[in-house]
Amino acid sequence: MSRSISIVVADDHPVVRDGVVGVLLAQGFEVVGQAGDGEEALGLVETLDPDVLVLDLRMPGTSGVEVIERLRAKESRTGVLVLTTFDTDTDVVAAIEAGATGYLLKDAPTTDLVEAVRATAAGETVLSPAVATRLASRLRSPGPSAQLSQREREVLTLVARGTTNRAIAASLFVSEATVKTHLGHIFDKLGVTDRAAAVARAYDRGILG
Amino acid sequence: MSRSISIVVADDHPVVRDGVVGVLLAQGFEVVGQAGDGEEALGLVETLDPDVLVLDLRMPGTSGVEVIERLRAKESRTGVLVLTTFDTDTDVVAAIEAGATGYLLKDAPTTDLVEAVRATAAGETVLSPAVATRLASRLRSPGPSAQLSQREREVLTLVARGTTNRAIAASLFVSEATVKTHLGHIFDKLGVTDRAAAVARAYDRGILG
DNA sequence: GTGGGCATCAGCCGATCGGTTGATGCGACG
DNA sequence: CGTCGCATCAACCGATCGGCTGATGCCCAC
Repeated sequence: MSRSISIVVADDHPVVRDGVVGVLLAQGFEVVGQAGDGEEALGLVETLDPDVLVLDLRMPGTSGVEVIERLRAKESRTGVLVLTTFDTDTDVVAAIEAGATGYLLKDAPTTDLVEAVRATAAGETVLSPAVATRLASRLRSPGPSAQLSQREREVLTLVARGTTNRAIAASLFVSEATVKTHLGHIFDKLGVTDRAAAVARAYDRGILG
Repeated sequence: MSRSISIVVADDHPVVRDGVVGVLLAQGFEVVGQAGDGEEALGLVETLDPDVLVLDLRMPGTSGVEVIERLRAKESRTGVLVLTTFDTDTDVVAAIEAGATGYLLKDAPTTDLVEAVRATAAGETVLSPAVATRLASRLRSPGPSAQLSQREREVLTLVARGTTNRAIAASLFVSEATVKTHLGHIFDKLGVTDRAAAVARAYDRGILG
């Protein structure tokens, strides 16, 4: 290779971070910094300007998605490789939309990680097979998916707490009829017919919890 | 130290596994084997008879809890240190009850991991602060907790799928009255008043999902 | 400038739910 | 042997939900 690829690794689990760093170092990459939360990651990327940021989505404080957005806003040249445990719809879609260069799951073999980092540095997009499948199915069938609106999420959150339609209406300062309309839309979007199933689907998709 | 502590590491995430192994090797421990699933872990522990098994609870196939139970059934001398991402009620309680020697979360600093392994090898019990808190609060307040019975979990699972009481009754070959009774008990145990909230609580506690 | 998504509201109605009370049988534990 | 948890069932009833039809206003995009 011509020049060593410089990398910052951001993950709130020390053990995982060590693992990633270890794998990358063994492959001759140059790990220039490590972060345990989003703010730290942003600071390191700004000052160190690495080729690649390996990023966990779920972190205390500033979320991974937010990190990506703020990097893109600053027009950083650093490629972002998301490396996370979860492959819920919302996580994947949000990360890609925010501008992640790649998305890998932690159950991927280390060789995949190494390849992904190389590709990310080159500006190529890499996706885990599971992630790619999820994205593809979403593009193919826009019917049973679709994102919930802000208002709908508010309603659903209250539903998950056992709040009654009437109480939700009071809580959101709208009429009960409006709440029922929102719920109907939520059911349609999630492909269910009652509030209990809606809550379950929301958890499965990472909308709640 | 007198003799090097022998360890088997079981985790389905290669990256995490590398991290743990790296940390342990750097500390002079002897990592004698690595497993990517439960069956493999059982096999390695049996043939290698290590001092400590570092175990992830969530793995494909044989679960971590099952691994612990089968090791205890075989009266293995190996101490089990659970190292996992989640600290849901059911996971923690199940692991401890199954006979885990220690329970650590992946967001623990590496020094804690090293200490925990040492303690586990010595047969001492180590718990993450968060885990300890959870256990303590459970012991203190037996009211708002309590485990769901097998039957109750079946009912709740169907509820989460949007199944109607009548349909649940048909599905389980019981009367609708029975289903309603079960649901009432579920509500009591989870501290909620309707099925939607019950589903949400179940997800939060790791009973579903 | 017209369509589409979103948020808001109304009224109606059958279906479903959740609470209550009470009862039986069974296995476990002391 | 009594008690306790679990699973099972019954009947009743008010409250709530979910579906339906239809309507208004807003903003954005094509």
